[in-house]
Amino acid sequence: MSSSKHNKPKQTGKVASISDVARESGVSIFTVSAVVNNKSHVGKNLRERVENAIRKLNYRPNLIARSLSKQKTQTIGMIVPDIVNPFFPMVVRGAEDAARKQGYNLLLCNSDDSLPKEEAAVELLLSKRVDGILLTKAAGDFSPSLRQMIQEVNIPFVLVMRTYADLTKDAVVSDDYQGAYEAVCHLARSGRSRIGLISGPLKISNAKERWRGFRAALEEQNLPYQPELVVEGDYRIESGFRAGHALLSHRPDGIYVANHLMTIGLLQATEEMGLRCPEDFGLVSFDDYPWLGVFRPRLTTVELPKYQLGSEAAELLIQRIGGDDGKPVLKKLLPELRIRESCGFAQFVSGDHRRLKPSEPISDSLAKK
Amino acid sequence: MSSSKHNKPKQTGKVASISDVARESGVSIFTVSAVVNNKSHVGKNLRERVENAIRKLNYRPNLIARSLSKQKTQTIGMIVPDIVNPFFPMVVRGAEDAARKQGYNLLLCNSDDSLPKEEAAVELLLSKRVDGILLTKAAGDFSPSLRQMIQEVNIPFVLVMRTYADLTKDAVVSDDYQGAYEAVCHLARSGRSRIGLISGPLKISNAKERWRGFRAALEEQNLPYQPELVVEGDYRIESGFRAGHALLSHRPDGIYVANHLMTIGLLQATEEMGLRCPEDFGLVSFDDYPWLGVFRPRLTTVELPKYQLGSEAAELLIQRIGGDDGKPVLKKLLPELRIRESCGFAQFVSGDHRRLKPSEPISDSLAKK
DNA sequence: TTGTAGGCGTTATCAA
DNA sequence: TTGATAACGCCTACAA
Repeated sequence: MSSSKHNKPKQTGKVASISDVARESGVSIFTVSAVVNNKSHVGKNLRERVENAIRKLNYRPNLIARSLSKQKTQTIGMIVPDIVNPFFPMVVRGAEDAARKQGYNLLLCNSDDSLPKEEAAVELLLSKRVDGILLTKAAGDFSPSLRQMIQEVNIPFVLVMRTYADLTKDAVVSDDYQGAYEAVCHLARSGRSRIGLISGPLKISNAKERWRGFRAALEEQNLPYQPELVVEGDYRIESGFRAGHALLSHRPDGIYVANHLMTIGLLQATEEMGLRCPEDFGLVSFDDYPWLGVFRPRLTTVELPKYQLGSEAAELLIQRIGGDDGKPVLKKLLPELRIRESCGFAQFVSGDHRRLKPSEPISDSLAKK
Repeated sequence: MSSSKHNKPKQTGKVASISDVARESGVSIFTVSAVVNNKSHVGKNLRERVENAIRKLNYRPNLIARSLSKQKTQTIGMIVPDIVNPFFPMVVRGAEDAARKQGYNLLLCNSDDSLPKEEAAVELLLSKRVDGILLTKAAGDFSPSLRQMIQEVNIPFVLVMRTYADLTKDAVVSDDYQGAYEAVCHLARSGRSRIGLISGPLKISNAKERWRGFRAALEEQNLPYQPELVVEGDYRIESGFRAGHALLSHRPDGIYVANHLMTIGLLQATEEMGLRCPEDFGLVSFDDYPWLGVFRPRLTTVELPKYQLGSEAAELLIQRIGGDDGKPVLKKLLPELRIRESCGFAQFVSGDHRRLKPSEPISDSLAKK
């Protein structure tokens, strides 16, 4: 059944290569390649012979070789702080789906928000010759070496969730200022006046933006900014816990927490201190998840379009990879306030300085039906 | 400043290759290679020259080329149903850490528990010539083609979380039988006698195991197995919701749910039906997450060692890649019952047919301090 | 210790 | 329409 001439008989145990197929079907490598990539015009006769050989030998093109030859890997690198942070899986999934749709794969790295790990990850991705990188920058500056790497290498980067003023690059982020602003306004409209903030690391752009939104809302609502009611965490549970203890001791009647993990920490602290939400303080969190709708307290929260964040970032990146070198784009996706029960019933105080429009929700709705 | 002889002057805009470095430092490619892989004995003098050139040119080894040459990619493929299912990030992270520690990277794919997507993913990974694959098998059989792929290709596979009787392969799973058994015993010991089950797809090994554990516990506790109290879901929220409606209409006084996502669905149904947990029924869930400790009801649940599942699977896989071809290994990791409040106070019924040992927890503890 | 040359599996450029 | 043949960047016997 096998072919007639064996120049180099196929080694057993090894997977078939293109030349094996060529030999088997008695044509040139070129022809096989043409068939595999269904190029223009290969004689119907030859094509069939080749296809049979492919099936017979169970041939599968070696993408590594192809990458080397084409100088393109069809792979995009993605660096996130930690895939275990429930925020990121959805972002990654969005990116993966968008990438795959265009024939790209994702190589994922975790930086743990550590500069050295981040640099190592970029280094690795560059060595693997990914065609572009999706980066959620770790807190802190670019090290000079990282900065150099990014500038010398001519593959596109797009920043995800976090911008970085210094480096004018493409970025896809959520409108964090707006999100925080709405969160705090909602708190105020529910009658809270001593409003605290558990912030992310102020070195991170979105934490800064959320902090700005917080301040702006306070001002807008004629509420004073009280430094002792603002504490900076690092977006992790433990820091939310510590921040909660610190903050709660000042008895705020409303708290806006800048992400979900820190909210968990805060709730742990709340429990320990014998306090309750929303009875003792109203709470607006950031990020929404399916479980927040079923457990108590039902968190009022600002949802970020996680999936889109990932997919749009990937699309933009691939566009860049494709050669588009228009000027840097900053996409800001809109957040969405989801009102549930963690601010309690309406404690509406009249006075239009709060800028309440009639149609605006003024409190959480406890009853859903 | 540049070197003296230019055989092929380095193209501007292109990244440096090993031959650029060789030219720049006036040595052979071999020497550069030796330096890069810090091989044995390269003259200190030359080594320094080479290292300078590397720095100057910003040289970074091309891992693609290396992979092609060595016929190893140092990459392992991992296929999970959906990274957005909160169960998997931790597993993936465990695998990633273990892999990286040994110089491997992870290429991640989502199968959405769909057979065609799964097959496409395997196909892709094989084409990318990964050195091994970590597979959480999608529900359902191996298609003949997939089966053939796995058998013909001689790279190792290790199954994660789900075994597959037909194919004797390595696998790392949790002891699901045991976990379910403990869950249901706890329910019974809290005084529940009409115990229902919301199961995963019975085509999936771990769902089957959990179902077996459920039955065994019932028997052990002298409780009848009532078919109308068992409903099969697909591990997703929506199915938990539907299952909840179906199950709750039969008024069980205890429910064991086989994963977290379905528990969320169940809780939604509970809400809709105006029921409450643990007042109306005791609940034991599967999988634990940080947020389960802070929201109400505080779920009593069986935690699986997610991180270890991933890391041990990766380690086993890498061992196989390394050439170990001992007989297939099945690692079963122990689950851990975490008692919180979703089964209510003790409703202890005396009678040692329940096999209560004095030291055993007999109910949830409501007060933590 | 250092260099040379062939090979890894594809694609791509020229001829035929 | 097909076929040689040279890259692609690196590793590795085998020589020197």
